[in-house]
Amino acid sequence: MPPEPRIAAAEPRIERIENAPLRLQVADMLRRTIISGKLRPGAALVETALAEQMNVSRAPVREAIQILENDGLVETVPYKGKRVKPLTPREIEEIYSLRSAFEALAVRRLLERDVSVDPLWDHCREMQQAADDNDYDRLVAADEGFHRTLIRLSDHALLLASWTSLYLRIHQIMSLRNIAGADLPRIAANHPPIVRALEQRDVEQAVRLISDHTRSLAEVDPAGIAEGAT
Amino acid sequence: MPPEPRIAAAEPRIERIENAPLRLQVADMLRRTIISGKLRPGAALVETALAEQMNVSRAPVREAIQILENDGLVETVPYKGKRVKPLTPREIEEIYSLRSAFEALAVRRLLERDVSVDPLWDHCREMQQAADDNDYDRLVAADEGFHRTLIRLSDHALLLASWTSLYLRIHQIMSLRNIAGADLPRIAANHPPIVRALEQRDVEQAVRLISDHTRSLAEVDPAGIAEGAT
DNA sequence: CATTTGTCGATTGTCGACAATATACAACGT
DNA sequence: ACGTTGTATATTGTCGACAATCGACAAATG
Repeated sequence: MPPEPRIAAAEPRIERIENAPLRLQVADMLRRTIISGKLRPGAALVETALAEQMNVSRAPVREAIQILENDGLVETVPYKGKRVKPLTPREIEEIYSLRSAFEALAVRRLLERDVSVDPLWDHCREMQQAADDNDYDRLVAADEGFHRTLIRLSDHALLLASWTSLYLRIHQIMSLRNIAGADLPRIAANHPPIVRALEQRDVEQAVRLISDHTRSLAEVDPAGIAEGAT
Repeated sequence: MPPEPRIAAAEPRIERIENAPLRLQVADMLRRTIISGKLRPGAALVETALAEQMNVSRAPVREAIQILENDGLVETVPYKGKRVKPLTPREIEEIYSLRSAFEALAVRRLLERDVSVDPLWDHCREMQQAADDNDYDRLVAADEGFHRTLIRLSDHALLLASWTSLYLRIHQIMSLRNIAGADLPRIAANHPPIVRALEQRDVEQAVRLISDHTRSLAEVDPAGIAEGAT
């Protein structure tokens, strides 16, 4: 990290003011709303309405929606409208298969470079505790942390960006699912074997374990995701 | 394909008039300019200037630039400016490695589904002819056709979209490279073995051949891509 | 002379108004 | 009744003007 530019006069730490452009604030808010499932797939996004609700003009709303389009969360039909991208079972399958390929690439790279996978154990412990406490949200967060760290360790900026974008939709899918029957201990138990395979430099085994893990997630509630209006 | 809605009155085929929003026209034009190398990495994109040159207002230019940002061709620094994304050797390596992963996924999927790979032979023939004629552009086009078809056959819309986006940057890289020493016959010769491996359902062999092929492309002119001004 | 403060120019960010387009539905003629 | 044509409305698309921000340089200050 950069060595904090020195300030002559005032030593006491004043909070720095972050002034993000409106489009980013709007995009963040809409993104959160979508991936949390509060805006369901198929829901129409009307610029004027959103602009009024948020007390900004249409321009930043428009740009925010375009950002979400890049995230793959929204689709636009020219002159007709914008809506939260519908999620078909097929699309879900494709998302998970691509994720699997991303993580496989990460594993291969990571083992080629001989970096330590110790950071992954922290996430495993966190998951185990969350499972013990029956805390679904915390387990999900720890799971994401595990996989994100895996990608990070592979030292591939483009891969990390692509994975992050894809994971938004995975987050959305998880929010829309019926999570009643989730087997938390099993999910938590899935991960330590992955780390062990990595420590033994067993590429094929690690890739297979991850692939099985994501596949099992993909199969939960196969098609229980319909579209809804506002 | 849908069965052409019937028109009562006029039988003679009238060309349908396509009216794309300006932002798309502007985006297409800028995209072509960038991937053809006429706008080099690092070049600043000034909205007002572009708007004036193209005789439109800033709004569609702005949106077009945002589209290119999604393509990964442009980057924006809020309140400072937009420029063609610089291409570092590292980024080039990452792009090719991701491409390799995409095509590996396509191969696996394609073989799982037991589809015919015959369409690939057409592209092989085209490449061979282009190599014989020493026609670089035609060879490149045929090469892209080969790989795009490979992805298509895997029947994975999201993968196709991701690959297409990534390939834009590959196109850009190829335009910026010094192509003096390209060995056309070798490039053409690289592909038939891939098809043969696919026909024999040899996943690992096919993946390895493709991986080697893209790696060899990644290594041409390792760092001869600097940034330039307008 | 070094440091801080003010000012300027360039560029992006935001706004409100208007134009273009698509859809649904009513009006009309046959 | 039927198909065609016009019209109304909702929404996005485009525009020109103005505000906010940044970086650099000049000016003031000690």
